[in-house]
Amino acid sequence: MTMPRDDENYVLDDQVGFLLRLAYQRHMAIFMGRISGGLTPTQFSTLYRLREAKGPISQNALGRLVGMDAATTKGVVARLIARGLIRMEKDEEDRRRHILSTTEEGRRLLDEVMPQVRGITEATLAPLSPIERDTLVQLLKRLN
Amino acid sequence: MTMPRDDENYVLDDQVGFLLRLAYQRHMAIFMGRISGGLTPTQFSTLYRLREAKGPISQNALGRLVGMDAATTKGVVARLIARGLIRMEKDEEDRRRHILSTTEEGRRLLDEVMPQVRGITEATLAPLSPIERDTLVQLLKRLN
DNA sequence: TAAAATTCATTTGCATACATACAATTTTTC
DNA sequence: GAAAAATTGTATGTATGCAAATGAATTTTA
Repeated sequence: MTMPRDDENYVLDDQVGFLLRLAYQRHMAIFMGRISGGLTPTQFSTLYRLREAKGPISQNALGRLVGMDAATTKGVVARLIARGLIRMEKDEEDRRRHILSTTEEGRRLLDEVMPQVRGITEATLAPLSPIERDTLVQLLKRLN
Repeated sequence: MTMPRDDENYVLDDQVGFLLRLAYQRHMAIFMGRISGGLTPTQFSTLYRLREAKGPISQNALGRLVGMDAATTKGVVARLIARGLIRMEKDEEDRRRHILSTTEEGRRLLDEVMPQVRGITEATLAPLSPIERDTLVQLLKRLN
């Protein structure tokens, strides 16, 4: 007599985690194929949020708005600075902080890229009907 | 007269790509917090698929079953071998191939981990009702 | 005010994930 | 049967992501 394995009813292809990974991979492929300027999804989100913030904002605070931890944020910010899309200054009020802002070049790229980004969302959701798209977005928001 | 920016109606928090990234991050955090043996989601999927395959299977073929490209698969397989969870032999039929199989240790860990993995899916979907969970899974499957 | 806790940023190490290029080997095609 | 095409695995470089440790500066608390 051997114990039956605990695999009954377990179908990997039906697991949210597995599906989320594949869905995000597909979205990334669509994103990188349609965006100009070589922005990654994370870099776009970071740049967008920074312009959206309008006022001065620290590196870590910006990272939180995008859902990145401090270590990840550091790398993303460094690459955006290296491309001349954002700028960093020291905060004299709080000398731990690095204040970030978009550059003219960064805002120009953002303007150029917005229509593409809309198309990317469209393409990602293409397999679904309008109602289904809305349902998926609402459910994903509830998940976070 | 300046051109109005193309930001009307664009809300980053409503974009599938952004939400998919956050949802998968949350899932990974839940996964790593509940799994024993330090398996990552990808490593678990790979190990699970390999046992599921039963017959001999090449490295690249296994990677495709899990949704990884060849380069990623190489790293995942190397780490699973290093932990003694899977084994690699040369295929004499096709000398390009590396045939993979699970070890006793790998199957033992898989058995140990299955109940935890069920709990992880539960925890990830916790904010949703049973019907909503099913809807989300179905929509994600359609997206791939 | 001094000590403790918190916050901000950095660094290191590890683990996906993709693009690209490459060598070795099979398979297909002519 | 030889050339062309495809497949398998490897290597390198880039980009998220997290954990954990560190140092510097600020805020809270005793």
